[in-house]
Amino acid sequence: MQLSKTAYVVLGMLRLGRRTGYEIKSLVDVSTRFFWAASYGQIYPELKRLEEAGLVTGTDDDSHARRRRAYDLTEAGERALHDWLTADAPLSLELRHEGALKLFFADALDVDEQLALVRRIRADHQRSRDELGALHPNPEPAPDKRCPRRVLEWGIELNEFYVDWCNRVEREIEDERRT
Amino acid sequence: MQLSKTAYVVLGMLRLGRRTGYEIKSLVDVSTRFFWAASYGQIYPELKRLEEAGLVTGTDDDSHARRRRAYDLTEAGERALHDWLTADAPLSLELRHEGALKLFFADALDVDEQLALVRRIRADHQRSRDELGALHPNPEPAPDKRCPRRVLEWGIELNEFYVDWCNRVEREIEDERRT
DNA sequence: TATAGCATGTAATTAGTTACATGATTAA
DNA sequence: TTAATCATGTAACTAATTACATGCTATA
Repeated sequence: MQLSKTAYVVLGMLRLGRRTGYEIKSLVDVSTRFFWAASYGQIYPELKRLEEAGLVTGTDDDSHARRRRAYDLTEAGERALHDWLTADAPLSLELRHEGALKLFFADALDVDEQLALVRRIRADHQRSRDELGALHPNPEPAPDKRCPRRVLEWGIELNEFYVDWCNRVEREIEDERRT
Repeated sequence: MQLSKTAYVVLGMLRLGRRTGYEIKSLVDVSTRFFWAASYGQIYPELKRLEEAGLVTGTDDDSHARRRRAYDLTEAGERALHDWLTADAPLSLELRHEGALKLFFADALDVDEQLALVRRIRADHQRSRDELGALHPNPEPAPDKRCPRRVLEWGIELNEFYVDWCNRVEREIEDERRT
């Protein structure tokens, strides 16, 4: 039985402690979303599947006022997570960047339109960068909890790279006009 | 009638000249694939739809030995492409980076496993970088054909950023061991 | 003569989003 | 009392991949 990548998002989030589907989704939205998004339509059915497979256990949790079903990682689940993390299968990588796509075809545009496009792309990445920056935790995390922050910093720097690249392209296009 | 993003890949490729579905796919595989992939299962049905919508015209081409159906962009198609390129709808952006996802959960790994992971991610991006580098055209393209090359350079630098980032993380993890 | 490349297409499957439906609790 | 947040789920839809089926032509 092979799991989807999104199943590992669920397992990974549960490794941090008991969580409801709702909590997992909230966590995803402020962390992995930038390199691995997931919707309720994936998370709830996935929790059901993982429970059937014995990788998580659900408990009807009455300690809270609202009805909720919280999940824990089982030992088999922990093993499955670790196996995936250390597997040597090729790492999937997919990007769908509409801005880059438009820029690719931008020879169909005049210089002003090209400039408008590259500025829009830059603004988007600037916004992403700021969003991620706002999530950055001030207190240095414990040594055994450094990884999420590390990847957050990657996201910040990645968007800074994009912004920087847009700046350079903007200048290039402006120079072209004078040619 | 609103078109999918992949429809614009087809329109954009046809703007460069008459092409068959097979040729479009070949072009995609050496260019947009890195930020917008497309398979035969998308391209052939998309060509049919675009023809019905009057944005492209297909011609049974007998100038070649093999049977083939080549497509041209119509004026309506050219307009649709231009409208999309200059539209102010939000630019979609999606990334699914399994390496980053694993790194996010890598607190579950010991130091050696973490190092192995970050090295695999780096190797993948190094390979991507080299692949893209091999595609880089030596001769300076004509002024009205600069955009594809510009985006190719973006892909190269993006992968160089990833490699560089992996190097820094590798050093960080190595430093941690001595702590 | 066999293999690589040209060429077209579909069916089945998987993945994922969006919209909808429901309802409780808490804080303003 | 009302809006925000917590909470769970499903149905319909869209997008995209993969595998399969077919068959021709050029070249080694």
